[in-house]
Amino acid sequence: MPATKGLASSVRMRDVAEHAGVSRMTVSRALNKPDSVKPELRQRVFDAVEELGYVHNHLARSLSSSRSNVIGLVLPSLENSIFAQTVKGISDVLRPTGYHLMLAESPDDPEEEEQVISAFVAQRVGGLILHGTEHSPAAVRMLRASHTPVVENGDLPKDPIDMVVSYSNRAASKAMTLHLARLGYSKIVFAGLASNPRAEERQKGFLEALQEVGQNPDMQKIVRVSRGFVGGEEAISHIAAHLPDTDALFCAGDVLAVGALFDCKRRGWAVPDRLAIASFDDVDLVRHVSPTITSLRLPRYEIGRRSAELLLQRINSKKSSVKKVDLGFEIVQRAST
Amino acid sequence: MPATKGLASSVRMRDVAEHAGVSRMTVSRALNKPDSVKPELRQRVFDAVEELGYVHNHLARSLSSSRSNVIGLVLPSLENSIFAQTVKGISDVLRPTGYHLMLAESPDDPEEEEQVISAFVAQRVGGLILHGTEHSPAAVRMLRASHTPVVENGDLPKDPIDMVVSYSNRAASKAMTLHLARLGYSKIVFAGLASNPRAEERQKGFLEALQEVGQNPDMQKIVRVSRGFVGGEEAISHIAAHLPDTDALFCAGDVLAVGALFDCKRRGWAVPDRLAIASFDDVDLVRHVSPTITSLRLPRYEIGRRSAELLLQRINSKKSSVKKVDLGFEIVQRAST
DNA sequence: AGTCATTAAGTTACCGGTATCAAAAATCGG
DNA sequence: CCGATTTTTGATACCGGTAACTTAATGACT
Repeated sequence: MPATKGLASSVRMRDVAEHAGVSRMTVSRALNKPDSVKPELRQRVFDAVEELGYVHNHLARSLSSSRSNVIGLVLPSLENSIFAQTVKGISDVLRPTGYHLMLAESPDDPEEEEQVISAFVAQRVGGLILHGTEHSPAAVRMLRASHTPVVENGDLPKDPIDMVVSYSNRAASKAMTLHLARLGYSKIVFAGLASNPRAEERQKGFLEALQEVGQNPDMQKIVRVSRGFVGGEEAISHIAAHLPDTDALFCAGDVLAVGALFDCKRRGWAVPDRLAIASFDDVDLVRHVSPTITSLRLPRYEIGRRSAELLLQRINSKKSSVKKVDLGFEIVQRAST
Repeated sequence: MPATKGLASSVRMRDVAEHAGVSRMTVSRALNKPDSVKPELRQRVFDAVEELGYVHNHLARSLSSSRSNVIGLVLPSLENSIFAQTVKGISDVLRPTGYHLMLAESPDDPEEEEQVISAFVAQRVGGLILHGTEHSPAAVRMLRASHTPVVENGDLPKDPIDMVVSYSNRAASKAMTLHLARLGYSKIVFAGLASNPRAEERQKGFLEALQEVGQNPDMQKIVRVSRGFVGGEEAISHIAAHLPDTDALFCAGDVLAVGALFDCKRRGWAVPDRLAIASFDDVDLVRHVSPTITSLRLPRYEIGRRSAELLLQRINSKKSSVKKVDLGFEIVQRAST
């Protein structure tokens, strides 16, 4: 049972009001719409606030006004710093508006995500940004029923809850695979994490590309690996053991690709001559290893910006303007392919 | 002006009460202390909740009960995934208790931090975990006045706001420097970020260690570098240009160390023969590069756990039990030294 | 069966703000 | 200088819950 007894109590608005010799309402106005209060009183209120160390109670404010100044963000994990840019994009938009961003972590599991979403809805946040695009029916029902503006981020889902700002995992994956094919690689293997809806889309894109270049979309060419650098090592081990004639490895994640590269070095495999390596997500690291790794640059920062902008727009005017924004991606060709 | 008109409205507790044919109070009890309501009514309430899609309003709950079920966490940045473990530690403790973690990002700047803290206090969070240990006087005053339980994390400050769970940056830095000296390195250079209170402590520890081994604590041996891999390159460039007889580089950050290692490779400098490299913060990456990098393992996960535990303990009983926990550190000797 | 203790449900007031409307003060035109 | 209009301030109710207390129901025991 959560409980904070005698919460941050102390100074209330009525204390400020008494201290300044005005009514509570005047204090409220001085704080929220300063222009509607005469300069003299306004100053008296500010002085009293300062003197008493009053901090506005957003709880009460939100409750009575049915407004919130909090935007919630649900991310699958903080281990991966790829979300840092998205967070920055959101923050940059929110900061000048007086809204605050609150972040919660939730693994890629609809049940767990539902808990987190429920907590945010319980806080009556003004809007929600979800990285995941797969949600429990209860969560969707809850969000719809509460009319909470929502932006989904991780992919372009077929059936969005509300708004979407993203790139297409499938299209990006397909494009990279075609890029590899165009470079002349013909025995491409795809390595990805299991149990991640985004990873599955990437898989599909890979298979589609194979088909498009006239190859058999063979599931044998897909390796499921663990998270982290070891995942890359697993991919290389698998290739060495079962698919020795592979000439290119496409990793559905930057850390995987770097792990694979390190393992190639240990084995003395030349990259890209023995094996080319391409990665998903153009993080700093892939530009600093040697050889530098060909990668997909995703508009992480821009996704954050647009998500926040759409949310605010939607909050401030019921107009359900844009609903779906595809920000695309970009292939960055480097030394590893 | 932040504003969410017609917030997540819809179903209120009174609607549930009517639907179930009981009083609001019974609904409240059924939800919060199920045992105090007879099974039959309880079931009726649950059914009504389900049917109507009711989501508890934490705003109202917190307001009227003066309790919050939210713990706030302020981190300087999400770019660095070192905080992921701390977040996990906190979450693991909080999850079974019904508390929720809300995270906010704030650069290492007391003024900006104050804004964030103020927002959390305005939400009347039940407790706060701060990574920074340097705060604006106004922020400290606010936190003290509001009686918000606070845990500081990033270092062991001389004058804590409330509670502290951390390791000592200075002691860790000193220990690593002494370790390098013991290994026989005598021309050690320290590379760190500027404008970061933790980095400064690490610097002090470095200088103290030099003095202890009878060397002149020379500021020349300290290089200030940029964030990211490039910082490591800057350090190496500086050494090459100005301190060519350096035999060991101690980087106050793992990314710096890896950046330095990469640059050594480009230059054909053997590590550790030409230059030894040691890092602060034992992240995954330093175990996967070659050679593996000697590092300081910090109890990031444990810091999260203990912080959350202390906070809960403090929240549940005014007893101001433990105030300061030093969780120490560990030197992991690897191939780079 | 009657009295008292215990448990379950309901009533009322209030948490700390804001919306709304009414009252008071200031502004203004003739 | 007065009445009408506009601006500023105040009074009151209410946002959606819970605490504290009261009343009704259940049970225990002499």
